[in-house]
Amino acid sequence: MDICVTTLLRDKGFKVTPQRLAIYSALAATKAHPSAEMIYNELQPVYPTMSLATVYKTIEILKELNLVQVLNVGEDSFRYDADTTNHPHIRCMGCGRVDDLYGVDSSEFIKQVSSQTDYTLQGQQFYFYGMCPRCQKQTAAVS
Amino acid sequence: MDICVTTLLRDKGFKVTPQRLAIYSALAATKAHPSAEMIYNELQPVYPTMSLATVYKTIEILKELNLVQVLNVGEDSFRYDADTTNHPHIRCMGCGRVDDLYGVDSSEFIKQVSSQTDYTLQGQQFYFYGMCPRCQKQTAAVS
DNA sequence: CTCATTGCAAACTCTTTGCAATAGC
DNA sequence: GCTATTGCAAAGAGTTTGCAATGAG
Repeated sequence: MDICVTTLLRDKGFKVTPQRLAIYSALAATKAHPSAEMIYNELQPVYPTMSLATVYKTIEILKELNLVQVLNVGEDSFRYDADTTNHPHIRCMGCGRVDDLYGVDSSEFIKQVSSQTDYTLQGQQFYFYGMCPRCQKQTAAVS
Repeated sequence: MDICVTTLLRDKGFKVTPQRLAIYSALAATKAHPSAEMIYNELQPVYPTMSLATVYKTIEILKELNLVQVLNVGEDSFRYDADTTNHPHIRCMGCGRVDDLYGVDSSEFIKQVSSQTDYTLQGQQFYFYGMCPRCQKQTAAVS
């Protein structure tokens, strides 16, 4: 997988640096959809001198290479996902965690929209909001 | 409609001010899904002394009264919609305009997600991205 | 008359940019 | 060695907050 990133970077004329590999690896290894700061904090122990700016600059390149997609779940900051397939996301209103939603077929819905609008469709993002199992329990316990 | 806002504000113990009415009216009168700054600019001629801070504070209250919903179309700023029914939105990648998508039935899709996830669903936002008719023509003309 | 609200400015958060030092190739 | 990249600090954008003056009830 890192080989792949290395090749992709080189092919596009980008240099391969340990920072870039680390940032992509961190993203590819998690399902938590971290923000730039979360990635920065996670890499802090291993790369103590790395700056937030480098995280942002690298994400910019990864976007260009189609290695990450950007999520806008309604927070102040963006979140990033190394899984670039088109799948819906759900955010817990209690703890703020963001999960993937697999196993849902949106093609019928997209087809409907496509036939309804005079836009030419290029992509879509589906966000759901609710309570994750853990927060449901906590809420129940309080009341 | 303004009567309604007036009543709603009073009922919740908020004072009714010309600024608040103007901001809500501006939102209710447009389908452009303006950002706070767009609202501010639009009201500038009529309320030259009104500040951006007032726009933000008022939107906060309107959210509380369920008179507006917040959109996150992937820009740096939030956009607001006085139509609080649950409908998808589409953003033009060319000019940045945001339109409503009516006449699509998402209930089947939502039901699918609901049965697939162990979250309790509270809401959702569907964003589509593409090219509006006007931008399609311009792109065609250029190439 | 009282207290919420306004409008200004300053603060804050997230992200981007400029630039000298550094490190890929 | 050349040039892209890093890391720092400073700048920018969007939003929020503090506070004295104002205005709604």
